[in-house]
Amino acid sequence: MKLYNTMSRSKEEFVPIKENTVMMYNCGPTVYNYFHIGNARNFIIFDTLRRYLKYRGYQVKFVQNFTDIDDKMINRANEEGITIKELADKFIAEYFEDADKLGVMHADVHPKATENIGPIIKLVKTLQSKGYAYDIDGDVYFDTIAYKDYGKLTKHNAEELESGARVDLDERKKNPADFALWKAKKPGEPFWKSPWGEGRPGWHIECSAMAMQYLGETIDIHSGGMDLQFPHHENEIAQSEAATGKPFANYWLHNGFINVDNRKMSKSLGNFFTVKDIIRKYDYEVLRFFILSAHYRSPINFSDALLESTKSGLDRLYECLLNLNHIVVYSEVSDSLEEEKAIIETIRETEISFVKHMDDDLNTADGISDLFNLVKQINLSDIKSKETAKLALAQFRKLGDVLGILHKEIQVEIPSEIEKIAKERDDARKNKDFKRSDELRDLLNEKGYLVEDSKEGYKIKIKL
RNA sequence: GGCGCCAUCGCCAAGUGGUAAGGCAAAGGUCUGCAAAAUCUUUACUCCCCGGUUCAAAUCCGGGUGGCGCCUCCA
Repeated sequence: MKLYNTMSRSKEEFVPIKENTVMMYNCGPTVYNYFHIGNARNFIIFDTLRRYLKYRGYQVKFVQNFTDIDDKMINRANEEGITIKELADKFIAEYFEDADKLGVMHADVHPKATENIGPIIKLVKTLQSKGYAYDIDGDVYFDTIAYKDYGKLTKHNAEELESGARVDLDERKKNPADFALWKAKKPGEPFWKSPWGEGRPGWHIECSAMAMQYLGETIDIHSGGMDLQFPHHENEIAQSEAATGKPFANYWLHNGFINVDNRKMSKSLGNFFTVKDIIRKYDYEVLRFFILSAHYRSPINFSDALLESTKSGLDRLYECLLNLNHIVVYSEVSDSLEEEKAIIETIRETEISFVKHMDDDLNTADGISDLFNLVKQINLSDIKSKETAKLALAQFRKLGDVLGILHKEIQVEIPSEIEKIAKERDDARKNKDFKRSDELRDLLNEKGYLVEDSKEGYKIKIKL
C-alpha cells in the first residue's frame, strides 16, 4: 500500500522493516481532561490504519502513550486539589471508556511517562555523553546546533528559528531552538532523582524513550496530529537519531484537524467539543463514520448538520443489513439462485475495489463509497436466497470491521410476543381496522421494533 | 518573515493526464389505508479566475484571487 510520508512530502510504497510485521507508535493524549473530537480523529484514523494493516495480513505492534506528567497535568491537579496520579487515573479510565465505544482498539502497550523515567534518564545521559545535550542548574537542554539534521521533517533551521520570535527566550540556552530534555524541580512539583538533581522529564523525550523501549530504535510508522510535526516530532527525531545514529521512524504520518466554522478547533479559541459533548445527541458510531468519511489528511469541518447527514448515510447502510437479515431469517430459498450470480460477483468485486482504495493512502472516503455502491446494487437485485444474503452480510461485516463500523447486532431472534403483535396488527389491517393496527404499530415501536408493509407482506425490524 | 495545505453540484466529499465516484438534501415515481418507513429515477458538457504545455487537464506548469494551518500548550 501507499502511505503519505511527511518526511518526503509524498506518497511512498509502504515496506516494513521486518516482513509481515509493522511497528507503530501513535502520540497519545495528555490525560488531564476528557478527550475532544480532534483527539478522537487521531485515535480513529490510526486505529483504522492498524485494522487495515491487520486485514492485509501484517502483524501489527501498536504502542500509544499516555502523557501523565507535564505542566498541564500539574496545573490541573492543583486546581482540582488532587494528586497527579489521581488525575491521570481518572482520565485514563475515561479515555478507555470513550475509545472503546468509538471502536478504537486498545494498543498492545499504553506506556506512561511516569513509569518510564529510567529509560528517559538513560536516553538523556546518552545524548549528553555524545555532546548533543548540556545541563544548566539542573535543567538539561538538547543542543539543536550540534545536531546538524535538526529541522529535517518540517524544513526548519535551528539558527533561523529565532526570527520567528515566538520561541521561548531563555538566556541560558545556547540557541533559542534548544528544548528541555529534563527540567529541574520547582517547588510543589513532582520529581524524580536524576544525575542532574531532582526533576522531571521534558515533553518530547518521553515519546522517544518509550518508542525505543517498546518497539526498537527504528520503527515503521510514527503518527500524530498535524500540529505535532513541529516542534514535537521534529524534536523526537533530533533526540532519537542523535542518540542512536539510526532513523527513528521510516514513515511519519499526520492527520488533519477538525475545524469548527472553518477555524481550527482549539483550546485557546474555546470552540472545542469533547466526545462526551457529542454523544449526548449522536451515537459514537456516527462520530466514527463522520471522521472516516473524509480523507485523513484533509481538514474537516464539524457541525450538527454534518453529523445529521452522516447519521442518515449510516442508517442507509444499516437498513440494507436489516433487509439482508430479513432474507436470511425468513426466506424459504436456501441456496443461491442462478440469477443471483451477478450480485454475487458484485459482492466479491466490492472487496477488490475497497482494497484498491484503502491501499491508496488509506482512502476511507472511497472505501465507504464502495459500501454504498454495494447497497445500491443489492437494493436493485432482489436477492431471494439465504446463502446470497449471508454472503452480502458477511462482506459488509468484514469491510465494516476494517473501518470499525457496522458492529451493531442485527441478527436478533424476534420474540414470539412481538411476532404475535405484528400478526395481530396485520389482521387488523386486513379487516380495515386501521385505528387498532396503528395502535399496535405504536406498541411495537415502544418495544423497539418497526414494522413495514411491503408487497411480500409485513416485515419486522429491530430498531437500531 | 520561514514552512505548508486547500478551492469540485444547495451541503459534505472522492478523483492528480484520458473525458466528473459516493453520501445528505431536493424533485418526481413505486409501494401503502395512511406512511412517519422502504425503494427507484433525476439532479455538475463542468471542477475559483487568467494564461501555458499536451492529441487530451479538475488533474501538469506560470500568474492571480480567496480560505486555512504550523512556527506558542493544543490531535
